[in-house]
Amino acid sequence: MSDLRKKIADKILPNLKFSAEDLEEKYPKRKLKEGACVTRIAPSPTGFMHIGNVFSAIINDRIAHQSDGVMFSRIEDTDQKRKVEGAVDIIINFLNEFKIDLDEGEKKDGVETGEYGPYRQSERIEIYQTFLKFLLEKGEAYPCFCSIKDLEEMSKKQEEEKIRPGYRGEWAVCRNLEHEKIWEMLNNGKPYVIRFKSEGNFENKIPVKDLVKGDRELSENDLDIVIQKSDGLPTYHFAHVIDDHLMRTTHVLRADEWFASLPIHLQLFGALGWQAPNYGHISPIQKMDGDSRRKISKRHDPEASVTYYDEEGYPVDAVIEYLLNLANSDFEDWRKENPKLLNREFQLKIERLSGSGALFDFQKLKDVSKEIIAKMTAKEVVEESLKWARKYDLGLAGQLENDKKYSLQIFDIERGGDKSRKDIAKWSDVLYEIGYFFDEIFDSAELYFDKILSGIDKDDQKLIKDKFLETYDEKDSKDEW
RNA sequence: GGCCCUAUCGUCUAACGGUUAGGACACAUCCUUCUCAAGGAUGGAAUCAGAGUCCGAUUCUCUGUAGGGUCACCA
Repeated sequence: MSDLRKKIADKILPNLKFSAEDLEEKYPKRKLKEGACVTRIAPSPTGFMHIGNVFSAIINDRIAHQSDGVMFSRIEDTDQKRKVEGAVDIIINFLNEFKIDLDEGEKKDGVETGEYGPYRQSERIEIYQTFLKFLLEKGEAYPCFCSIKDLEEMSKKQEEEKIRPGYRGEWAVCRNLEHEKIWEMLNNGKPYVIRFKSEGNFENKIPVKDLVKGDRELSENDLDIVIQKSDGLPTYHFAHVIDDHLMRTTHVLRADEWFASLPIHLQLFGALGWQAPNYGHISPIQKMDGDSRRKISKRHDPEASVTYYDEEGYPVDAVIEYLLNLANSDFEDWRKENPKLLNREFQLKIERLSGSGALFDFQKLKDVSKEIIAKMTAKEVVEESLKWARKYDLGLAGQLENDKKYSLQIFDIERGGDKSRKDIAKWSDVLYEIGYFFDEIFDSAELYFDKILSGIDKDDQKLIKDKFLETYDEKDSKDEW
């Protein structure tokens, strides 16, 4: 009987290069000082960087480095359908732009640093297979030949009978297949996935420790979850457990949506005989939608994408400091006391993260941004706004470049000291704020009326404009004016 | 629907079981002012509801309500 089980495991995964022991040895426990945290960010290359990814990256970065630990990135590219060409570069660029201090992982041009790689899941298949075979041999995993259609029918039936849905217990038809039957189907080339054989009982509560939420209880997992898909790639759950074990992650700080699957992960760590890392689940950033709030979503909200902040021209540090403040609200007090320190010096505390999702507040972002820009020198402001304008507003860029000395003087007005002017929150404001210094822009700038008289309807705007022009004389002295 | 999480000014939040419930943003008023800003001063503004424990509850317990998350061969 168990001979056949071994034969099946060999059939499914022949010729493996390593044993589990090899891998344990290849990726030894890290030699770090007591209390050092190893954290990671694990983005999927979908071509889209969510502001929540940046939030999470900043938190992971700070927690690792303020404890003299290590932070790495791992590309989670096991979903072939969502994979987008060039997406890894997009991720790397944004991590760089937001000054995320990566010690290990993929850097520019596909080059990796670090001893715990490869750092792309698609290149770690053999590692996953090693442990998959281990579970298969132990009888804690099994091939499942159910088709998508079979599964749909099952959940439909479960719904009709008002039973908690899922591939579980007696519903898990493949879990008790005769070995002979499995052998036969395998030889017939029938497609299959590998499932984990769960011994969990949903009625049992297990205590979980969450660095953000505190001590909580969750139900044991009783679902036979898929750990390897029919394309041979692992699912998130399986890859996470193996990767974070072998990469010796000590603190998994990830999005809140994973909290519910914690029992699955704990169960897998147990089955593999490993100690689970510490977990902390970060609540999503939300926004107001009508009179209810919801997670900022990439489909509906432009501000979900990090590119939005670049387009609008928010300085990177403004976004970072805003997010830091969202993470730990005492950041702003610290900032007030330490106006000159780098925000990296701030000691972030995971337990001070909010347990519920925070609403993204643009007003506050703008304020943070104004403070940051007010602290810049005129030279920096010219450079930064020019950098933005070259990308998004060539007309403005031309004017700024035309007479750099003049530009410098404009931005030098009332700049510096405690009462430095705070009129610019983002580089796209520059046009409105200083456009009138440039005749070419000003003359053609109908947009000023829209801006200054916003909230007033078009007809009234015209009326005000006409009345003004009636009495306006360019030659008036300032007193007459 | 099951399970889980969360609940303090409009927003982000602070408060060993004992505070006139604090701060920041936003808002309002006033001052300053050749414009726009900036700055200064002042102000309004909150413990979801109901029970219980306690001398005392924003804090602990229960119930309700509301919002969020999750229930894939996606991560």
